Amino acid sequence: MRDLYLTNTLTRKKELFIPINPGHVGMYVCGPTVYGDAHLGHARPGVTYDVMFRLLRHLGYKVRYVRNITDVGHLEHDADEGEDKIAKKARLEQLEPMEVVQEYTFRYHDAMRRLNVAPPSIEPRASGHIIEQIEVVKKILEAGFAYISNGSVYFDVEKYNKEFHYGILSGRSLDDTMEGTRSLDGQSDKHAPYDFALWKKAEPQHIMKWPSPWGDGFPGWHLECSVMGEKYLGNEFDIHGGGMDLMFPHHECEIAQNEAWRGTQGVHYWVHNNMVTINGQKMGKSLGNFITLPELFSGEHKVLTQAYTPMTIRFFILQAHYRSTLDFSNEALQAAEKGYKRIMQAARDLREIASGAGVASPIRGTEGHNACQMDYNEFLSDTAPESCPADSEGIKDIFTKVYDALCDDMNTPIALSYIFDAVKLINTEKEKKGTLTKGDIETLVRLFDDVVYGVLGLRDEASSDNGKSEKTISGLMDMVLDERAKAKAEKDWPLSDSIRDHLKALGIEVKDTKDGAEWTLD
RNA sequence: GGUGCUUUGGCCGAGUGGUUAGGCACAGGUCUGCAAAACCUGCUACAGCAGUUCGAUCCUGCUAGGCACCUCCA
Repeated sequence: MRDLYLTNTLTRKKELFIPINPGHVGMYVCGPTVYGDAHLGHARPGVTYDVMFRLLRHLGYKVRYVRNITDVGHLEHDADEGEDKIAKKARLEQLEPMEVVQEYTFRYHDAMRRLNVAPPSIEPRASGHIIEQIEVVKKILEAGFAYISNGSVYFDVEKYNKEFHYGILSGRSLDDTMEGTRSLDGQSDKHAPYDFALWKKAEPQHIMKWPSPWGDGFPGWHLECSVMGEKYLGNEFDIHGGGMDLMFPHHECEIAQNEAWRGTQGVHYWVHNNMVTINGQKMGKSLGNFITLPELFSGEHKVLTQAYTPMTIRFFILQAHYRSTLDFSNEALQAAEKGYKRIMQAARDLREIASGAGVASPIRGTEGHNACQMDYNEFLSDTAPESCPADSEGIKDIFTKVYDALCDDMNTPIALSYIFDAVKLINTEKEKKGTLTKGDIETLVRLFDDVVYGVLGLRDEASSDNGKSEKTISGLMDMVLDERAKAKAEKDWPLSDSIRDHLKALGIEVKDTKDGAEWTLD
């Protein structure tokens, strides 16, 4: 199996990935709080950890990928004053909280499906694990790292910090935290401002509440990930991912809870993706400067000059390293759109070349996609090959470099740069046949199948979702282009151009090549 | 105030102690009825200052700007 390196936030270094159980990977990623539409900022971890999931599987690991849905416990503003985000939305829209959860969970899934993000192995909800969370609160109390105050239970950070290091992940000391923590207005039930809630007492009018040994209430936000991670992945597991903004306090608190309750930090590799920015500023719900995914797909937002397809978004994200900030702009998205289309066109040409050369070319990604059914086989049919059948040194090199890049902390921009080298070779072969051997073509087909479609998860949006309508359209196109070819043969340029213009208006672009006319559907 | 990150060519965005990242845009060329695509060629940058070094965009220090976290946030 190839060596994989990942940047571990705990050490701030690239480390060789060694799983706890050989051949198996347990991976947990913080999912969305479902009180509004997913935005571009959610697409980033969605795609990033999807690529990680796909890459690990492609490298031959059996992966259990857990990504939660937060549907309770996530408060706004300060934990003492804030209102539960879901409950607030429900109050404003006069809905049952679970109606809010249902709607936005569905919409989140839909956006992820369009981005070709594979469903995780398990998608647990906080509200489905209240009993487990209560049990853990009890254990933390027993261990002496929490205290009860006015019906709520808080984690005793100072006490914990005497034995362990609170701040180990975010690289700060409790002194730093103390200095930076805003003083509260004195009404707090907490002993210290940096203590965080494990269980919150619910006011009588509160809808989302459950009975507990400390009275009716609801679990603290940080608790759910600790509890569900342990439940589905065990006492210790391999990878925990999430946005960099979750590093402190969310993930720091998870570590503290884990130590307090099960005597281990619980996670071996912490992986954090960076933020999407707009005009250099973080895109976020709290800042109100976000663009939702439905808006992006439809183009209906004041800062958008056009609509962008899901694959354009995916490619845009892939073109930057996951640990760098990624700045949104129409110009950058348009550049991504063109680059993406260029790769897809080459993929189609490669299929032609392969069938001409008698190379089997399943080339996935062109067939109809339906993530509603969990069709992992779409990207799991192969494990990463150790050798490639290419004859030309150039193609061998591309093949090697692509895998090297992916295994070097998931460097997708570098991998893509070598894919573009492959695109150039395919285009050259199309111009002048015979530059590639059969082995070369086989290697390229594999590269597109396994990497472009499989690991990077791109798919061809231009190809029809429906085999039958595709057949009909292609039959019609043959007919129309045949007529146009006749017009051209008679040098009837007005007619041939008019046909081309009409088709263009329908979103069909016609290109004349030496071998006759070609067309692509936008 | 504390902690950490960052500053790359017209734009996006990798990376490295000495050699062309890549994409998009732009200019010229080939091809073509025209167009598009493709291919070829050109555009060679690393905030500023000082230091280490045979040599720094890449190491060190300082200066300036930007960002993130410290409160909910992917």
